[in-house]
Amino acid sequence: MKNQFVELSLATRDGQFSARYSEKGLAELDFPNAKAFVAPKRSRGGRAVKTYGIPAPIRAWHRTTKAALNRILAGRAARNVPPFDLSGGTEFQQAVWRELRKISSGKTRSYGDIAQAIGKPKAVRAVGGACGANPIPVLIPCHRVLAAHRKIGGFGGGLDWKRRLLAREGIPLRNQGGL
DNA sequence: AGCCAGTCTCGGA
DNA sequence: TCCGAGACTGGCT
Repeated sequence: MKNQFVELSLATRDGQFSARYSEKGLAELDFPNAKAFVAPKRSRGGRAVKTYGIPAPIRAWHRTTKAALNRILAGRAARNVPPFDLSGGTEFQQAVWRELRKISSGKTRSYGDIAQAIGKPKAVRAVGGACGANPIPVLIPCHRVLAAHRKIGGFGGGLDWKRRLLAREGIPLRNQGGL
């Protein structure tokens, strides 16, 4: 069965991320401390496999992923990204994720902007849901989506990560509570 | 600043 | 199939 995922770790200055690849490309990326490595998620019925005998294309994608991730963590734009396998998402979610990829480093959009861009101006709240379901955070820059008036909004990986990523890209935030 | 209704998607019962 | 819960917004108090 080709429904397997290759899971590889990614050491960065911010800890060990973990990436999962299908035969089509990078399918998921997890922040450090996600329990992924202890008990791999069986997403989409796929089966996590050990890192033995990894196909050459996946090794190449992984190198690309690593370089891209490290650049973004340093607040710079990624030069190249691996192919993404977003087939696990609904049409709506994929439309949102496609739109997120258009936000360049150092820029931000609001949930309302994204909703409008995909032709569903009133689906602002649903856009938030799709952002939260983003399987490849950082590379698909969900952290660059803010609520109206530059409020931080939320973040699946934890707000600290969102603030950190934004700060490194030089994006100012409006004060909110304990900041 | 806080509360509330409107709006749209998604996943579980 | 129905229903409740969201990483939202804009308006009102």
